[in-house]
Amino acid sequence: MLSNSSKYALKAVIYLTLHTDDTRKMTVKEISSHIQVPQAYVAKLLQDLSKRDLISSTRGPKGGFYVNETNKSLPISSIVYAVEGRKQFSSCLLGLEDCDEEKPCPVHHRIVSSRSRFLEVLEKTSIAQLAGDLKAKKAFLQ
Amino acid sequence: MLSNSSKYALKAVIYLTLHTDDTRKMTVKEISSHIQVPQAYVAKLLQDLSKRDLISSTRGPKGGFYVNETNKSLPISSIVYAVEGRKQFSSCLLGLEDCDEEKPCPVHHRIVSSRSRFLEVLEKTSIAQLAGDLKAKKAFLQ
DNA sequence: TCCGAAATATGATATAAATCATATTATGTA
DNA sequence: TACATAATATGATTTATATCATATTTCGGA
Repeated sequence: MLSNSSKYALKAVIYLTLHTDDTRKMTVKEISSHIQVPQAYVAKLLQDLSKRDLISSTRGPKGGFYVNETNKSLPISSIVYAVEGRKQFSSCLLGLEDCDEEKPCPVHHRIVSSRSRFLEVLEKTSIAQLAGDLKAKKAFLQ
Repeated sequence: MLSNSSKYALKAVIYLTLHTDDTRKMTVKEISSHIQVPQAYVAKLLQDLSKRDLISSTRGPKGGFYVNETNKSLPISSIVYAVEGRKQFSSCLLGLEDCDEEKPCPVHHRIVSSRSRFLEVLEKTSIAQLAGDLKAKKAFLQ
């Protein structure tokens, strides 16, 4: 459903949302140890997210990654799409080039509703909302 | 959502359902040209499906691949699961090992319904049903 | 019974995703 | 200003997926 990279990125960003802000940053080492994802791997992912302004970072001592208020309010789809693109989420389940409502593949109508519900969740749920569930102990990261 | 292999396999099996039965077989060459998938690739996929008795085949002249009545009534999930396994379809969206109703990850409850609807379609729709839509011109393969 | 047509078995290659490693740059602090 | 700490840039390696190639086995028909 999601690539490993997306999963790792989401876990990292959620973790950052719980534990950082403009005044509290966190190093890759800390993050990776807490979410149990290889350090070099999560570093690459976070660097990319930072370059795209989906999270924030500062270099040097006392530096690290963090999320600001703007970052927190982004939908989880922004992370997923940044990491693995959006194509696979909208393309035909059978891979047909011009499958649509008018000329549907045989599975199209059968899965269109569940798929759009899924995408709606990705696009309408913010990182902050997920973090909120964690804070309220309604959900867990491990 | 689905791997290329699954897409190819489904297309091939659907095509076979439309054009073959115990008395009408079809060679890999014919199949691959009709569904525009590389011949050697679809050959490997079909051989595997045949070994698992999800489709049928006979060797030698006048031989080929085909689907019998039992094959046709299989759910599309059987093809997908044979080709790429079922794990990814049931595992946690964030990849958490022990995410479930009691100890959900922060996305679990938000996607559980759309995901199970999706799986329900895979598991309750037969190949024959898809082929039926094609015959009735309610759907198209290209 | 021999030949050719077909799947089967097996493995090689190519491409993409995942993972690891390191030299470079920026910055706070002594 | 020098040093240590952190991200950044870059690329190498590994693993999985996709793709290609071919020798072997099976079997119908001449």
